[in-house]
Amino acid sequence: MSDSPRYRFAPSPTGFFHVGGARTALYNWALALRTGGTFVLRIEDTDESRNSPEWTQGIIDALSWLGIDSQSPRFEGPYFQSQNAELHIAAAMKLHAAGKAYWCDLTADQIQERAKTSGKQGYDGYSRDRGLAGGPGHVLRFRVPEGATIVSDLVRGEVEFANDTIEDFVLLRSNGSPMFLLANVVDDIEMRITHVVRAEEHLPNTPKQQMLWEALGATPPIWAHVPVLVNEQRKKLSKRRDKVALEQYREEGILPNAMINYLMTLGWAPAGDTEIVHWSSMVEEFRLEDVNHSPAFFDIKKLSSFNGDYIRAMSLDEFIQAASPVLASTEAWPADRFSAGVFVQAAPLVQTRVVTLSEIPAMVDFLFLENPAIDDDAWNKTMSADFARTVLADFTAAIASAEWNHDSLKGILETWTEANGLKLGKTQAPIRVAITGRTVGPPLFESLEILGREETIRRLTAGIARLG
RNA sequence: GGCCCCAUCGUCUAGUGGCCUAGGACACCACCCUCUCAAGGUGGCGGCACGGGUUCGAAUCCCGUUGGGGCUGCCA
Repeated sequence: MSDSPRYRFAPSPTGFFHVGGARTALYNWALALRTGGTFVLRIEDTDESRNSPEWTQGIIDALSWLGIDSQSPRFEGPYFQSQNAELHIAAAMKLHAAGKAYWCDLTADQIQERAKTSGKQGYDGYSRDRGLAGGPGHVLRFRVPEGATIVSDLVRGEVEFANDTIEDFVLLRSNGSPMFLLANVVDDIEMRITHVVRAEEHLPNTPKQQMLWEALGATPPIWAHVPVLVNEQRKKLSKRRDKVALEQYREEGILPNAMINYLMTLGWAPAGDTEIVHWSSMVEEFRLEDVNHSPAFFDIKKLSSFNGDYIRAMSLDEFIQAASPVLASTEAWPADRFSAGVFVQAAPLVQTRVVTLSEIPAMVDFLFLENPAIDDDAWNKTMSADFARTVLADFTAAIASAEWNHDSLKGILETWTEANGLKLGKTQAPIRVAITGRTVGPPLFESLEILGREETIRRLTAGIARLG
């Protein structure tokens, strides 16, 4: 039991959940599931960042949306880094006692000044042998040993860093609080983490962390640095310019399964000719050794395509259920005009026509609006046909006593269309615009059937009147 | 600047020395189907960054060049 792998996901609470973090979490989760290991969640709140409970809840909720269930026996946490500060400081003191760390009183300005005069960048180890004591204004620095550090990485292979390119980094700030590098390592040791799977941006930190593991007398974990997610400019996805909040995609009607599937394929591909695969087979197949080495573009178009596939793969009942929150919260129509029964009838017509859930209201709004807005371009384009007035009038008259189903209604228009030597594609247009206000939408005759005879005739009559 | 990583269609990828005339997916285009729009079907466009090696044979191995990216904080 004690030798089963322990993975971890260690986000910092920033108020939203980054899609890059989502992918990292998913990789860790898949690995924990397949290996019978554990997924440890640790909130890295070391910064003075307010200890905001709702942000933590946001992380838990986002993970849960991704299928990472905090109630699962494979799940452990959340732990809070800030609560381990004493442990971090104790570890730092242990390093100091062993001569592996030392106090330094240089300020950032002084370091910069020394660097300028020496022509070298960064901190030069000035206080290494000054034997300073701790105290206000003094930071504790790690004494980087001579030699080289080889990081053995499951996706990168062996990466060698010359230690003389690594400066004596800070362990404890001048106010005594522990830095990320230290806290991260101490927590990982404490939590018996065996595999550190994270984004490649952390690779340059890894030799430092590995030295800390060793200096603290622990065996370093297995490292794996997965490629970063980038935007179309091939820059790391950033909160500032890119749409990175998982919550936003959720709100826009992206299905969790589509997001999970898509995220998993960014840097990795399941076997076979299709990328749309069930989570269970991804868990079965996913290997860090197979993860690609280059940055992956987060392509919303492809995500949307996956989402469309997942929407179409749902049963009708599942689709209706998935749509219900969107229908309930939309402002596309007054809430009291909505009818679940009507939507159920329209649902099969909508399911193949939307890529995200949020597109649903615009597709069915004409069913719930008393007077749907008529698009001017649509109106002008279709009503300028010389047959527009007569088709509206004749169709309106003919359906007054027709059998009320889509086949019957279609038959009526077809008869009229043939008699006038036209095409159904042309003659349905004025009717569609008069009914829905648009040139595109769900199949017309089914829509009329759902709308009902009375309302259909009312709108057609209004359309004729509008023609003047 | 320094350190490190990376390099297959526009994009995500398959490919681990001969099965490659480089496969799939997204996007795009065309056609079919069709009451609009979708969905679906069929087909098409399009790539191993470049230069040297190694080898009987290289997208696959090595070196270099070029080009991208990450890191370079008393942030995480």
